[in-house]
This record gives sequence, structure tokens and C-alpha cells, in this order.
Amino acid sequence: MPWPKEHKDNTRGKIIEAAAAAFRERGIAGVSVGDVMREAGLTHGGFYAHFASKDDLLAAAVAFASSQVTEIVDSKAATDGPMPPLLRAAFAYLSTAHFSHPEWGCPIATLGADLIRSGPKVRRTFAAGIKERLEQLYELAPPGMPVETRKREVAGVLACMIGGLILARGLRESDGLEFLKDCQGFLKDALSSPTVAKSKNEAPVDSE
Amino acid sequence: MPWPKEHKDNTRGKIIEAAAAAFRERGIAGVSVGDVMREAGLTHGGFYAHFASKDDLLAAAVAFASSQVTEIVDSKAATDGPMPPLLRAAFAYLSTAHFSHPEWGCPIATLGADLIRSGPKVRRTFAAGIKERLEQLYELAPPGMPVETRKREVAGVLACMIGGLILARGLRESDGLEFLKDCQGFLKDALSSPTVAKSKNEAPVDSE
DNA sequence: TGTACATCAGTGAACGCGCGTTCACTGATGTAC
DNA sequence: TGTACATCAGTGAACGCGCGTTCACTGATGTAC
Repeated sequence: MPWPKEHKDNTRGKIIEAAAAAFRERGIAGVSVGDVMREAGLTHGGFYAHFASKDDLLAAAVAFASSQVTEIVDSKAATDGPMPPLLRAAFAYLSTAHFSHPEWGCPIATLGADLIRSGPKVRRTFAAGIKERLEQLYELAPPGMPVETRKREVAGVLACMIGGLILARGLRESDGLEFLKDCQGFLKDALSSPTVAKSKNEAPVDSE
Repeated sequence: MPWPKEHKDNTRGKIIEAAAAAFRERGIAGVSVGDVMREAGLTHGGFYAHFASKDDLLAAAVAFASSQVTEIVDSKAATDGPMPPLLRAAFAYLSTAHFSHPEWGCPIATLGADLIRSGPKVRRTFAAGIKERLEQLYELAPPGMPVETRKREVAGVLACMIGGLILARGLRESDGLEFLKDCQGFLKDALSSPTVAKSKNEAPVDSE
């Protein structure tokens, strides 16, 4: 084998890293295969030696970005502080750093809606990324809670994180930062609420 | 004037309506000017007699979609029921009907991330749409609450609505519907929580 | 140690194709006489 | 009432352009002798 065996894997990794940042910053349609290869320090012709299609790269980039966010959230939740871990994770997610750096951040917030409209492979990767995040938050939630309540709390907190970040970015600078703070405050109130006797009756999905 | 004066306005309206549905269903990049005109019953050449550019149409379509959602949310919140109006609005938003019909639904959830990356005119329209929704929910929130708490609650509820819908759609059919129900349950618990003495200390935006 | 060689990662030109946009035109309409 | 006309909403062919993808090639590398 004329080339060191890790060499191609390293190149593939560099392409995925460049793509993950570019897609999150400029969107799927805003990034061409040529852009990604240039940002990875390569020429666009070599792309198809590594990936079958742009969609194939997208799936790999989303998986990479998801695991990147998992690591960051875990490290933030692990730090000491007065807040419970789940709240610490949510506060780190709804931070100014995350607000101003979509290219390092959560792919659900930057690409979510477009991923839903993508092909089966990308959709599966995206759904796996969501489940990965839900499971992560579930582990961070207070263990004493009944399973159903805990699941509901995790769902609501993640929804608030994703929606909060998108809305804050949509509101731009000062309004956006204020909105982030409001979402943090809402979650703090919601999670520290002493209603341990949460409503037992199932909430109906429809509300005609 | 050789044509009835409302005629051109009507045509413009039909184009905006077709665009608003198409963009929400298939995304900005997934819809061409020709597609929109065909779906409006016209040929693509006439487009530039009505709009300066595709971006110009996008701004109009987003404004239209926003006001459409405002109407639906208002009508759902106005119906009678045991739940408070804000919660009724959120439950209607997190419904199976909305889940399965992005083309009639909220443009923040379907186009949000792409609108943030769009030009200044589209961005302004998008920010205005978010503020419109926030003000609407503010009016539906319990009036007795302190202003700051009410603002925070509205921010958190809207974030949970947007994020909840995106995540549910990302999870696909059965998992998605279960997730919607969990978000509804979370909001019900959060809003009915008797912690009227909400935390007064400002929540910090960063959490190093 | 040095040289010839086979391998294959990466290059760069080229290909169709669909897009946003332009423009000369057509033909339906209300108005003037 | 009927006809000629000016207006302009809508048509459809055409334009560049950038995109995803292909492919013949180049040249850096580890191996064999």
C-alpha cells in the first residue's frame, strides 16, 4: 500500500470537519462541494473518492456535528455550580457563545428544517442525533423523578433549547440576547417548581 | 387603465399564497421561481412584473405565512375549554394537524434557520414575524402576572412550541407524535406550577 | 543503499442541467370617437 | 352601437452562471529487488 493507511481517513475527517462548519454557518444550499473541498485544503475533483454524493457528506457532517455538541454539553453539565446538571446544560446551550457561533454549535438549530426535507439517509442520521441528545439530557435529569415526568421534562427542555436559540438568532443582537436570558429564566422557574405532584392525566395531542 | 385595478393585486396575492405554501413545504432552495408561478397558474416570465427578485417574494411569503399563523392561533386560543388561553394556543401549535401540514403552518419552524441566513429585507421580515408571535402570546398570558415573569413565560412557551414542532418532525411519525405530547405535558406542568414566587434574581446569559 | 515499479490520493478540465433573470412579443381589456 | 386604439398583464424563448458529478491524468508514496 503506497500510502500510510490512516492518510485517507485523515483527509476524509478533514473534509467532514470543514463541511460540518460550513453547512452550519451557511446552510446546505449555501455551501457547494467545491467550497467544502477548498476549505479542507483540497481541490473539488477529489471529492468523489471520499463520498458518493453531497447528501452522503451531509449525513456524515451532521453525525459529526451532533457528537461534537454532545461532548460540549457533557463537559458543561459536568462542571460544578449551584444549578442541577440539566439546567446547567440548558444554560450552556442558551449562551451568547452558542448564539454567536452557529458553525461550532447545534446542527438541529441551524439545519433542522432542511434535514427534515432531505433524503432517507440524512433523515435517519438526523433522527439519531435528536435521540442522542434526548438520551443525554435524560441522564442529566434528576434521577428521583418518575420516568414519565422525567421524559416529559427532558422533551420540553430540549424543545425550549432548540426553539430558544433559533428565535434568539432570528431576533438579532440585543433583542436576541435578551430572549436567550428569558428562556433561561423560564427553564429555571419550570425546573425548580415544587409541583412534584405533576398532572397524571395524559395530555391530548389535539385540542379541537 | 385597460385592466381592472384589483386584477394585478389579485395575481400578486395568488403568487404569494403559492410561494408561502411551497417554501414551507419544500424549503427555499427546493422551490424555483418557475415552480411558484406554475403553482399559481401562471408562466415564469411574468414573475418580474410583480417582484424584484426571489428574495423579494420570500419576504412577502414569510409575512403572509406569519399573519396566517397569527389568525389560526388566535382562533384556537379563543375557543372555550378548561385550559388557560396561552396553553390552548400552545396545544394547538403542538397538534398533529400542524405536525403533518407544514405547508399551512408556522414559517419559523419550517424556514427559520434559512431566514436567519437570508438578506436584510428577509431578516427584518422574519424578526417582525417573531415579535408578532411574542406579542400575541403576551396578550394570551395571565394578566395578573408581573410583567417580567410574563415576558419570560411567553419566551419559554414560544421557544418550546417552535423547538417541539421541529424536533417532532425530525423524529418522524410515531416517535414524533409522542414527543409532541411530551412537550404539551411539559408546558402544562410548567404553566400550572404554583410557584408564583418566581426567582427574582436575573439569570446570567453565560454559564462558564 | 539505491533504483524501478505499482498503487492510488489528489488534480483540474469538462459535462449537463436547472436556476434566476431578461426581453421582445402577444393578446385581453377599457377608453375615445 | 360599433370600431380603432393605447395600455400593460402575461407569455415563452433565451441568457449566463454555478452547481453536482465525471474522468483522464499526475505525482507522491511504500515495496521489491
